[in-house]
Amino acid sequence: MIGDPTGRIETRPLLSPEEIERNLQTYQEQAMIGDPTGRIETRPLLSPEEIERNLQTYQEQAGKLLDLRKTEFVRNSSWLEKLNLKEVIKLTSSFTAAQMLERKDFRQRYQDGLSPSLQEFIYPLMQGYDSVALKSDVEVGATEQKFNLLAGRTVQEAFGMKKQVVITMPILEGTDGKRKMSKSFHNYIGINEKPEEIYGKLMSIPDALMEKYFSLLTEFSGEEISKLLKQPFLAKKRLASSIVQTYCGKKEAEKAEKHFETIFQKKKIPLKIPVFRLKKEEVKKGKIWIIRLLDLARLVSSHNEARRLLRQKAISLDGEIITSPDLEIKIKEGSVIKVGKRRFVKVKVI
RNA sequence: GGGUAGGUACCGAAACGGUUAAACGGAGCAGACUGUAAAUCUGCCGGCGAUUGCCUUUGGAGGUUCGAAUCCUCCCCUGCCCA
Repeated sequence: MIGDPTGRIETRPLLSPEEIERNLQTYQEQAMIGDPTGRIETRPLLSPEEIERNLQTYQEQAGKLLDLRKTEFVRNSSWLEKLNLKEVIKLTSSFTAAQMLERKDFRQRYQDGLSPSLQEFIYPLMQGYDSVALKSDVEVGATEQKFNLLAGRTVQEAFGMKKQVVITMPILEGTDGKRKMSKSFHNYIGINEKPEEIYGKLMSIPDALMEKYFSLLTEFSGEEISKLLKQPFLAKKRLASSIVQTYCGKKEAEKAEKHFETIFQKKKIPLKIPVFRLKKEEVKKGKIWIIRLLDLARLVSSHNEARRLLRQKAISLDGEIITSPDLEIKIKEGSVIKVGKRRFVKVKVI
């Protein structure tokens, strides 16, 4: 199996081909994971160190789903770099220009008068060659990768190999419900985020997306899903907890659910609140300027933002809404500051 | 290399030489309503210990001007067209 560490993967979108990969593993198949982001545009070149670092985070995250003992990570540079001109020619001759233009986004841009660069044509070829080098039997990817996945078959054939099986799966929309889940769209749920975060983000997806999430990310049957969907709120909670369970375990899922219920349903203060250590020197006569405090606790990115939030009644101290930007607040050990609906900090003077 | 159109805040996109920290839309944030959903409404959306004040911004560097995102020069970058 290969990942794509050039993609600067810090956080893997929730569920991707790994899910299928996990199932394949059960059958001891050798499979390959292609670039799931489907970016064709030129990527910034990364240093080998960066790639290794990305690979490592990738492994950690993949490990949440895959049995790493049965998983081998390989670097396609180890064969792509050795390609000589003869082989490159052979690769390129396995495709005609017309075939390349069959790819929807190429064709689209071509028609729009924006011709794809030749470099972009190389990409599917290289990915196809990966399949040759790996002698892959199965390659999994999102539907947007279909062309590249199929290119693997073509290339394998050109190299006299048995053609791989290709499995595609639908693209998962992100939390905005519109665009595909992607880090660059800020609509993703990271597989390695805190359980409460994952749970919370899942609760915030549009209802219309629930069914897809259920079918792609959980193992509920179609029948169970449609039954669940009759009660949207409960269904969503079920969805959230079952996904958190998959990635973080049962205990965490329960905690996350409780956390959610406490904060949003009961509107109470959560049990676990991050502690902000306030230096003694900052406190004068037991008091500190509210904006200074918010700033120090990094609850705001600027004093202006603090003022804004104050004006908008978004900040409270121990349950009392504060609006005055000039307030010198009396600081007590264990005071809880709340910003917006979901950001809490407990103050500890040190 | 030649021609041409451009480079404005997170993104898209406006802006007679003054009333422009810069319209508008999207994203985002906050509040109301709620199921942290959708829809809707309201406000905010450069910085500053700041009631009408100051500072830094419209690719970069200079210049003209009382005054420039807006005019001039040079440079850098990008798209398209031609070779």
